[in-house]
Amino acid sequence: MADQLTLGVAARLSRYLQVLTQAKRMGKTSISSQAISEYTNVNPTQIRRDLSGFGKFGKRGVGYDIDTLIAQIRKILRTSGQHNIALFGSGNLGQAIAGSGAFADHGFRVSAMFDVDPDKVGLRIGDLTVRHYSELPIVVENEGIEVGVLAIPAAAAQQVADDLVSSGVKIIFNYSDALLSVPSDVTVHTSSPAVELLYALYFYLS
Amino acid sequence: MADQLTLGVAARLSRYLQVLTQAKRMGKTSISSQAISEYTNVNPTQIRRDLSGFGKFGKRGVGYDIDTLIAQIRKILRTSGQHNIALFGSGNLGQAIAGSGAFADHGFRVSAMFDVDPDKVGLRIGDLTVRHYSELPIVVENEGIEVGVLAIPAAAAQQVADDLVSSGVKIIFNYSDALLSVPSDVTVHTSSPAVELLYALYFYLS
DNA sequence: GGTAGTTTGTAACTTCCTGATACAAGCGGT
DNA sequence: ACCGCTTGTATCAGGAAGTTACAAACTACC
Repeated sequence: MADQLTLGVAARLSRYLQVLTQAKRMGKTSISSQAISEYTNVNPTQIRRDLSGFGKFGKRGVGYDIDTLIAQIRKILRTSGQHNIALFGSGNLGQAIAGSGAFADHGFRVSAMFDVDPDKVGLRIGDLTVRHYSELPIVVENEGIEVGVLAIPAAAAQQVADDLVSSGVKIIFNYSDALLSVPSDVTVHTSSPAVELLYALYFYLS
Repeated sequence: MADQLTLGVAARLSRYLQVLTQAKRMGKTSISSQAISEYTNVNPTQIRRDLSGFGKFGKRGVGYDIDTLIAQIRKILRTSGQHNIALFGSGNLGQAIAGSGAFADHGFRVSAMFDVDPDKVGLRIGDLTVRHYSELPIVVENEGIEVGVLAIPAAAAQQVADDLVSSGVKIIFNYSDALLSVPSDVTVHTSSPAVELLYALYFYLS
């Protein structure tokens, strides 16, 4: 399937989605392009142009209904519905991710959690039981895992990435600071909060 | 001070920095624009153009020395040296952040860690002692805190943001899913891994 | 010492994304 | 009925980024 959206549009729609989800959580039901602009630093006109390309979602004089707009953007991004993710590592970070609503709010379900430490295997975290790493292939198959999230030390990351690729997973979210090598049809997204901070700091110092 | 770099250039330099730091950690000492391109999806010519605007950092036929390039980019971004950050919340996420080298590798020092729970205050995490939240103003003053990192529930986030602003902190890194209101001279960066995943998923599905 | 293969630094050209500006149409409240 | 607000949309200008091309410099190998 050919890309319909450019990188820029998809990136901005994602940011709108973030703000909309937060606003919804704060109890708001409606929001204007002006308000979205303040939280995203995207020009209000640009926001309306991005959205109007796909339909007329707003009400003049009022703004956009948040629930409607969230649903519409998820439809545009073709990411409606549930997506299953597998979480690797049950340390502090793994538990924090499993316990937060961060993923659940956007349609991601943490369907499995793995560790290699025998002391951790069998542990219940929320409503999940930590499974042994060796079960990876069968779980990916049975649970329909689309995304692997790596909350493990850098030294172990490449091995897990390789095994995920072998099992057919095409999207990896990497919280370690390893530089992962994967086939070109696999997407790796590495979280690096410090680099994002440096970016913010640059504009603050300016 | 006027901005010298455009948003795009600063964003790309930050990404190069991320890859360079990872590559360095993997034991590499040198890297080509072609290799950086594979990890950032930025055109090699664009990378060379970005860098050549500030000096001749590479060696023809060889590539870029990683240590040198990291130092140069940090200089361009004017974020060399140490920056002090304060961490709020000593739960799983707070402990994960405090324990990871993610920030330290980029010149950020977690100088203080706060919690409101009396059971947590006094706890030693790594080489930090959890302090009570009421000490916030004095710590910001004494330790020269530039950044506040919020690893706390959404319900508490706005209050902490307000207090940080009152104490003069201008950069807030928000791990909660609260939508924070701050004065226009304060930068809020909210982490939302799920939205980044949706973005990645869109391009995978295409 | 010479030669082939890399890779940087840089120029020229083209495409198209983004910001700026403007305004009619529609909605809500007074 | 009127006024204010906000969307949806058009137009225009500026500039950012991709593409292509190539000389210069470095390494390694013969």
